[in-house]
Amino acid sequence: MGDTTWKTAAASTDPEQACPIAPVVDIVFSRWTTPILWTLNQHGRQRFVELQRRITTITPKVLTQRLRQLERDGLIVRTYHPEVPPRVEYEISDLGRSLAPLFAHLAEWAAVNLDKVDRARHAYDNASAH
Amino acid sequence: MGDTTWKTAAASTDPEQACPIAPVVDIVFSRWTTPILWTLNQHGRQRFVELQRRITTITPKVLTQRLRQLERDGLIVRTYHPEVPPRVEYEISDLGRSLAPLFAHLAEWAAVNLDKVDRARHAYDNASAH
DNA sequence: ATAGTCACTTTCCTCTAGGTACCTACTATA
DNA sequence: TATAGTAGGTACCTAGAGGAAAGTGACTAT
Repeated sequence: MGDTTWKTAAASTDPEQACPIAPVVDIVFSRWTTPILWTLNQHGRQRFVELQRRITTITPKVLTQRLRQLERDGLIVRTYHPEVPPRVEYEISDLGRSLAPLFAHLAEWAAVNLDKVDRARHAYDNASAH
Repeated sequence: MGDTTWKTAAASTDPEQACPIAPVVDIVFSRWTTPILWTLNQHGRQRFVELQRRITTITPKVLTQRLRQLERDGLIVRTYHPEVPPRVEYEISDLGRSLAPLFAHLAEWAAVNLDKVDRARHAYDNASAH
């Protein structure tokens, strides 16, 4: 009767209904945003080509797209120098830097547990093979 | 799921060249895996329909797919009871539970910084409108 | 005159996660 | 008789992320 444990929230598009971290996942964790944020945090201010050289498999189109998105979300800062050849520098913002401990936490989890996931996969595959 | 795309998924493409946490992102953070893990960690052992009711917008097909993937990765445990309406229970594994502090960390970041992202977006949109 | 640099942009294409809708076997209940 | 509940499976389709390759503009070095 007196319980209020249901969801009265707006019925927009929401996998986050039940999960408060879903929006963060959307903003920070995708195939390319995470590596970009990581290298920017690790190696400081960098130019477009430097990012391209470090994240070897990204294409220029996608790199531009992700950088724009991260800039719009306030996680990185873009500085354009109207020189000849043009020079653009990207650096992590204060907001972006606030993710650093989180990333460290994640890296630690990866170091400890990634092989467990691998073993679980092999066990599952072997079990379902028979 | 009838495909075999997951068998050789080990050394395909690698954005993780420069980023040690990319594999974790791939395993844990997607549109549906995160909410599933979250509610399983929050509300304990649950049946298929309970999960469906909590994560209101997920379809049964996708729920099955993500649950299978999480089971294969060793993050959740599936228990099948061959009764007469069939009963299946899902619970988080020890490996999955080891993500809990990380999720808490993420939730805290979200609570503090999500509105900053929102403001950054509005600022960006207003600036580029002119 | 040609080639190269930089930071993209554009066009076209593929691939896959996810969505829609319907189906299964079995039984308890109305 | 007919409906509902359970845990999915199957077939088909769409949207969006991402990949490949070429082009652009303004200049410089050879």
